[in-house]
Order: sequence, then structure tokens, then C-alpha cells
Amino acid sequence: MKLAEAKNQFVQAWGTLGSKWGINRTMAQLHALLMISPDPMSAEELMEELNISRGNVNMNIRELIDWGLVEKVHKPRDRKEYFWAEKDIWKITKQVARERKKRELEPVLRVLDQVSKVEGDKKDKNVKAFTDAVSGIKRIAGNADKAIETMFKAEENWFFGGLLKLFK
Amino acid sequence: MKLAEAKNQFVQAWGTLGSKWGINRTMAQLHALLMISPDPMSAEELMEELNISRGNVNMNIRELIDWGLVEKVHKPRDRKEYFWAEKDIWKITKQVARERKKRELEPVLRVLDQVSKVEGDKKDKNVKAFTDAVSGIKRIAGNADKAIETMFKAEENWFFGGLLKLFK
DNA sequence: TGGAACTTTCAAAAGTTATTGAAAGTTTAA
DNA sequence: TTAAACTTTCAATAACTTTTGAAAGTTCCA
Repeated sequence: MKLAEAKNQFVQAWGTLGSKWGINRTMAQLHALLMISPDPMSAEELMEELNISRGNVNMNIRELIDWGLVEKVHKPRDRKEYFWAEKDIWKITKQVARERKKRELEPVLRVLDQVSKVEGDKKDKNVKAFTDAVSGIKRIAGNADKAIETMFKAEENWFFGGLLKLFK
Repeated sequence: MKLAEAKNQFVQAWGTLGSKWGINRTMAQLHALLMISPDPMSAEELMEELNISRGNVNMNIRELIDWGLVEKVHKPRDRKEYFWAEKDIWKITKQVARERKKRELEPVLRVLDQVSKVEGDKKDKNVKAFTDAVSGIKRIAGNADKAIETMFKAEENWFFGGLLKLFK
């Protein structure tokens, strides 16, 4: 397989994966493209490679910057902005986990705390089913939370070594 | 907080969470409703609680059944179908992980295997950046895959006990 | 200061996904 | 076999999300 073809397939696959996990397809494709680019890329190059408008590149790159996955870089003697993506997959994984935890897990945990204050007869099977379900979810979500926190502090080695040793 | 209000907030929160993770909001809401219901519910009850059409209930319940999270149940002397959801959060977690792995992780791993056969000069920095990125992703994805496989075999206790002990 | 080179914004258009509801299909029991 | 009670399907449409592109904004430097 030629590099151009391989790149293309990779960018498509990353876009599809992203969209199945609630990430804008274009944002994921931009990220894919930057991840496999040894050099920072300009808006023009990104527009060109993905056949999308300047506005679209701008918005999605901004979002990637907001997620902490991409940075602007400036080349000396060049007014254009270039974009560079973190390439260490372990750092990317941690960063995505950190953001999703903050944006999605934490708000739900707050609601769970609220609703677990439900008042009512503990003998009522409806109340019991509700509180049982909520406390179960809180328990697992709280543990997922701790797991992510630990991951932030951990070395890549912990994941590729320690965790897997535990598994076998 | 009254049960009715708490239920409502929970259903909304679960729906929002689902939609941010690529799961149809209605499907997630139906799941939430069934998780906190001590008894199986009929299509009518679900339509009523969520203010949605019969067709919509039917499609999304079918999807939940397909994900292995909900079952049809029949009551004696009643032609109606009722729906019941698994309530053990550990089983739900494992089931969701299993399905997403099959539907989303595995297809990507197949593409990664394909594209890592890229031909070309290993000295070319573009080829190098590409193969480095792809092999990094394969490595982490393969490990996530193993982690999920292990989770399938594991007891809930492994997660709530062993894993967390390792963490501290 | 003016204007070229660039980036950002945002309202409208296109594209995608979810929902409805009516019609078709199925099952049950008399 | 019939018809009532229920479920399923699917084309139309509504709702939502993404993308465009032209206009506005910014920055740089002659």
C-alpha cells in the first residue's frame, strides 16, 4: 500500500471512530492528519487534504486546541499560523480521558448526588429500585473517576506493564 | 426531592450522557427508565413517560435488546409485551464494553493492521511519522482490547478491590 | 496610516439523524 | 376463519448538527 492511500484510510477510520464516540468527524480527521504529519501544517494544507472550507478548519482546530490536543506554532519570517499535534499516544489518551471526565462524567456525578437525596418510604419498591440503581452507578462511576485520576499520575509503563501483569 | 422529580432528572442526565458518547438520547432514556423500574414496563408506559411515539419506543427498545441490555418478558394471561432491563451495573458495564469493542474498536484495529503495511522508504520522515503514529495507536488499542477481555472474565470484585488497591 | 495577508465569525445552506404515524404484519382466541 | 389486540416497518418530515463562504476583524510592516 502506498503512503497516500494508507494515510487516507487512516484519516477516514479515525473520523468514523470519532463520530461513533460523539466527536465531530472533521475534528477527528484533522487530528488524524496532524498526528501523522512530521511537520506542523497550515490551514491551507488542511483545507486541501480534507477538501473542507477555511471556516470549518478554523472552528475544528480551535476545538482541538481547546481539548489540548493541538497547538499553534509560528515559523520565523512567516505570518501564517501552523498547527502541530501531540504525537505521544499515551499523552493523547490521558488528555482525552481528562477532558471527557471533566465534561461528561463530572456533571453526571453531580446529578447522581442530587437525586440520591430522594425522599420517600424505603419500603416502597419504586424508591428502593431507584436508590439501588443510582447508588450502583455512583459506585462504578466514582471508581472510574479514581481510575482516571490514577492514570494521570501514572507512567505509560504502568499501563503497558503493571496493569497487564495483573491481568495474566 | 420527590421520587418523580428525581426520576426525571436521572432520565434526563442519562440521556445527555448517552448522546455525548454516541448513543441515541431516546435509547439511553428508555434504558434509564427501565433500570430504575422494579417491574417490567409496557410500550404504553414508556411512550407515556417519555412522550414519544410507539414506533420510536419499538425501534429503540429493539436496539437495547440488540445491545443485550433489555429483554422482552411476557406476563401470563396478557398479550402485551413487557420490557425488563438488567440492573446489575457491573454486568451493564461489561456488556456495553463488549459491544463497543466489537462494533467500534475491532473495525479500527483491522484498518490499522492494513495501513501498517505501508510501503516506502523508512528514511522518509513522512513514512516514519505515519508508521510511528499507527504503531503507537495499535499498541494502546491492543492493550485496551486485552483490558476489556480481562474485564469480561473478572469478578466485580476485581474492579472494586484489586484494581484500586494497585492504584494506591 | 494604508493596505496586504492573514484569521475569525456567523447566518444561511447542506447534510445527517431521529421521530412520527399510518399501514402492514403477526398472534391469539373464540 | 375471523377479528381484535397487539407489534413492526418505513416513508415522510422534523429536529439537530455540520459546513460553507462572504464579511468583519486583526496584525504586520512599508
